[in-house]
Amino acid sequence: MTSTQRYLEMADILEAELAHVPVGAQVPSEHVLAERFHVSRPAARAALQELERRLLVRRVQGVGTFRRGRVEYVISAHFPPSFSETVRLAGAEPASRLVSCGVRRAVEQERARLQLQPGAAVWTVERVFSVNGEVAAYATSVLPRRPLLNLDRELGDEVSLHRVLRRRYGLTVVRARYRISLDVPPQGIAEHLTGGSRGPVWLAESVNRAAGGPYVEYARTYLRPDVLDVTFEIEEETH
Amino acid sequence: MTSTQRYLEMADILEAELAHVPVGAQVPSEHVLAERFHVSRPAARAALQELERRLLVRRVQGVGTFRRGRVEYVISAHFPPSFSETVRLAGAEPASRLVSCGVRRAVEQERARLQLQPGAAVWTVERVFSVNGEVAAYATSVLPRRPLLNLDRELGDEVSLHRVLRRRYGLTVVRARYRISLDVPPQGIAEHLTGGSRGPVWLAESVNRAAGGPYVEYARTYLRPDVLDVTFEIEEETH
DNA sequence: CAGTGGTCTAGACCACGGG
DNA sequence: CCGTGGTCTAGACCACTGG
Repeated sequence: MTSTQRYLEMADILEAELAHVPVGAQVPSEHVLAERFHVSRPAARAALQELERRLLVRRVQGVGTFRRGRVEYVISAHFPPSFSETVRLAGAEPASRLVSCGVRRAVEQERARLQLQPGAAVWTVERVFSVNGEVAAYATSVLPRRPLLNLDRELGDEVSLHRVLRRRYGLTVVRARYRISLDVPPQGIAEHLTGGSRGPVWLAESVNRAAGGPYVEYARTYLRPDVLDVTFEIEEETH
Repeated sequence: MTSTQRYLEMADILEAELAHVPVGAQVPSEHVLAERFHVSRPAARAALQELERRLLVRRVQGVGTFRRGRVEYVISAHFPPSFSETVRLAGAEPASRLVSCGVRRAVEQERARLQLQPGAAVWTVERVFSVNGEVAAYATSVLPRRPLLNLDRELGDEVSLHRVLRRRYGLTVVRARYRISLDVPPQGIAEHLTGGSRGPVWLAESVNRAAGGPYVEYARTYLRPDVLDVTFEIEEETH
């Protein structure tokens, strides 16, 4: 048996209809749906919000409600540790914007992860990543300052931090440790990532090293689950 | 600057107050909060729903709103592939309930993953897992029928499928492949897992083998992110 | 400017759970 | 039974976006 609640019944009907709607197409507005189903606007609104919770639509104030499609984002040993390359593999268009880049002393946690001396200085690089024009991720990278003098100047407008490390410093970055969980981002990051709204999002933490060398990056990346269909996989080694 | 919206301002105030509230304690009701903040009940309700989205509280119809705490659930190569053991490691009390156990022919996807002959028969075992009395996960296990005759009888009231495999069939189960993503569960599973509400939840897929032997299990497990603080981690091998 | 979604009011009735 | 949260109405005003 189906829902006895009106707005869930509406959501189920609309979900079935949405199966044939192409990604990006506009969905009827709250006002139109209220008229069609003979309910008040708050009830129609609840139905659209339910569809948003099911990751089927995207809502933008002042513009409308649209069919959503998620972009596949696969994390595994076989893929390089780069946002841009991972997104391009799914056939989508990545973009990135530098939020800040500066130097400060490493805190205890960062020293431990990067195996630095007490009092060591580190770069902190904050970036926002987008996919097809929509904000999808927010990353904080911490890198030792020592072998990477002038990183801020070398970065410039470059989209890819790892490309700079490879081309300017001769470092090929590989994953050493990786962990992923689901967390509610702090307010400052939620503002960049979701416009202030704070639901749970992916939190990926990775410690990367130069191939055959020392640790060079500790990164914390928040990823929006409604935009990115993240899959994280491991396989046993074939002996 | 803080929120200009009343309900978000309330949520921020309540979030700060909740920091000192023990897990499980009751939170003021919608009615009480509406009075305290001089707003209508829908506005007070919106504030509590915002706290629920931030995973800070748990709401139960007819009972009340309570401070929530998540149980740590770590998935890695170092931990055994067992729900019960993983939960107990975090100091919480696991429970499980058998929903169904039967035999049918394997579908294409299952045949490929378990490396079975065309037309092979498989067991399907469906279970609900709880933590501290709250539903936390729903698992579907598919196992080859051939070496596991009478699995239904052997299972009985046993909580742990893997314990049965070890004690009755002499099989120690280890992970071969594991992948995790975030998905909206189908309606039938959402009913068991969240009482019908359909937001995104963890979906863990694992292919397990008998130590040094053939594949014995393909499992699809849905896990509630509000109940379980799932962390999935990999480390490079130390050579 | 018109149309969208975001917030809010002041009520109403219902479903549920516990005493 | 009462109090809880869940649903719903019929309006209102606002913020935002686009033409």
